[in-house]
Amino acid sequence: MRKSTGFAIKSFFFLSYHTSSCILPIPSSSLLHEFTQFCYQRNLPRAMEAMDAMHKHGIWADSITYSELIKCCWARGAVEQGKRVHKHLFSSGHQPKTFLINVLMSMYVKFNMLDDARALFDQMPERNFVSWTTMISAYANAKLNDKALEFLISMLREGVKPNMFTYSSVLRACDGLANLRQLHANIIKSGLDSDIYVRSALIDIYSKWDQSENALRVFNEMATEDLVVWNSIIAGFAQNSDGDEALNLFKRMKRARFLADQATLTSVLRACTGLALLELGRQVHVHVFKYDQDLILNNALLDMYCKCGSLEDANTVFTRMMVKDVISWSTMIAGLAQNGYSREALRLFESMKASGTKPNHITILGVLFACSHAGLLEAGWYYFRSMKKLFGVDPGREHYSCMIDLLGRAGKLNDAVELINEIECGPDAVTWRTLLGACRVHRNVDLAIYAAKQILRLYPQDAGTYILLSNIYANTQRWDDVTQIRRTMNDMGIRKEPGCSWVEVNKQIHAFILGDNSHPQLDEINKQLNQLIHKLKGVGYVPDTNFVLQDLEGEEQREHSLQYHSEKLALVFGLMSLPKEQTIRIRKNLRICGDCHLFAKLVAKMEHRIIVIRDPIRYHHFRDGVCSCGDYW
DNA sequence: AGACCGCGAC
Repeated sequence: MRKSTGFAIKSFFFLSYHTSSCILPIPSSSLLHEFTQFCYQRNLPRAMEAMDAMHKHGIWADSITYSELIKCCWARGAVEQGKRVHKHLFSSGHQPKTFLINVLMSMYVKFNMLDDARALFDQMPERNFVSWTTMISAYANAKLNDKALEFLISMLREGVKPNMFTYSSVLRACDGLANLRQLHANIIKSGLDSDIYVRSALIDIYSKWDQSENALRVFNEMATEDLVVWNSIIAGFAQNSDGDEALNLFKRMKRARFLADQATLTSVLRACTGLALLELGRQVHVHVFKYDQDLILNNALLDMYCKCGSLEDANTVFTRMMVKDVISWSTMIAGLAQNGYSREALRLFESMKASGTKPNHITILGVLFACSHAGLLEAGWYYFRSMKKLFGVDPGREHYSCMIDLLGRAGKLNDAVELINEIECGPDAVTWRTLLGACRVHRNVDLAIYAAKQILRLYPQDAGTYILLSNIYANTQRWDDVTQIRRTMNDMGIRKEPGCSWVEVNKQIHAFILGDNSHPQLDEINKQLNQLIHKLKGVGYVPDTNFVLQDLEGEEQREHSLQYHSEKLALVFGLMSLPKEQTIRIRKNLRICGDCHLFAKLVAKMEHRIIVIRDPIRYHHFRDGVCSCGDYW
């Protein structure tokens, strides 16, 4: 319907030209003049009508005017009109200038019509560096890395010199270190490494390849400082889970009198998230108000509050967000589930569907995790088996691992093993670790040993798994095997990472490391810890020495070694330093041991405190003598 | 023709 109306108007318009030209021929220059005016006024409908009229008269305008029209098409997403301009430009054997074809190509790229852009590129009699760069950046943006690199090589082969635009694009498509080194060398040779876009692209890609040192080197060579280049290096460290360094650089940036923008704040929040720095995160939140409805920044804020264990704050942010996307919902769903609010997570998933946002594979993962956490076996199976049909997401390894966790919790180890055999692309270390966790809780020694061996086959340097395996052997009196593990670890130079816990008090981070006596209040902490243990034993606390490495003789000594676990020190320090109503939040580098878990539960009950301990895998909210993890981890 | 920022199971 709409189409025919448009046609009527168009014909009418043309008719008016036609009739008037019968009486008084309109010189082509006046048609051109009108067309040009409409193009520069960005009046797309009138410009298109004028173009059609010109087409009938076989009149062509100049390239600059057409490029204005094309830009107008892409700014409005007018695909059909754009195609009509394309057709007009090539009609009657006309050959537009290279410049104009480049503009047309960019238009198709903006419309995500890469094949059309490519077809134009292939037909071009002459290609300049813009033509090449347009295609390379299009492929890089579409993550068609091979194509982008292939085009760069052809470009060089044809003797066309890449410029800073080319390199900043192609760097994003670089998917190997060897390629990257080669490119970097070329960039330096051509002197383009001083371009700030190229520099930030270099920092970005080195960071993505986990080459922080090289990223920092490129950063430090910067002569004129630039906010985006600062943002790139801060983001690089924040993403490589080196939050400390990211925050240091942020401080340096502020000293250099740069004002943080959305991108800076997002990365700083990510650093806070990784380090579980709730108070610092809250300070950043104050600066975020300036960018009230910035989606990316709000999502980062949401994640920070979830990962720092403050669901109240996360909820406030979530409610205030006017626009939410799949990431906002997924963050909140996973955050709720991880902090022990599985049913709320599943309810939120229903709201998400009602809101019309399409869940992706990460959303589903959060949903399955929520089911696993709440022990909802049937719901878990339902979502798992119907995810493809309901949401168009094929179950990946990660979804299988979640189901294995769910089955493991329910004690259905055989079903878990069966499910592992079902995984199309085969199990990975996470799969086996999940099974190992289940074996540990349900004390299935043989299966645990099997799972641990699978992990070590994939990661022969994994200290944690050796320790676990050695403990399993020790607990079943297989001393020869214990000795064998020790020897392997020695031979391979594998050391147990010392346990470390961090607690935030008055915006200061206090670190407690096993075997490190540098904390100024350590004597007082130990005194209070002894008193607390004594008090707890009075109400039936029995230290669980199952988790102690077996090189210690005698129960008393083994108990003693438990006492110095870093989370106990951090917890006691939190009790000493924080007001009673304030939650004690601790982050750990290693997974919490059974004894510390029991200890935290009892302390929470006896001292009427809320304690949150985040280990690398799970969140533990202790309140009233129970933990949100349901004692499964 | 261009850069930096947000969600995932153990």
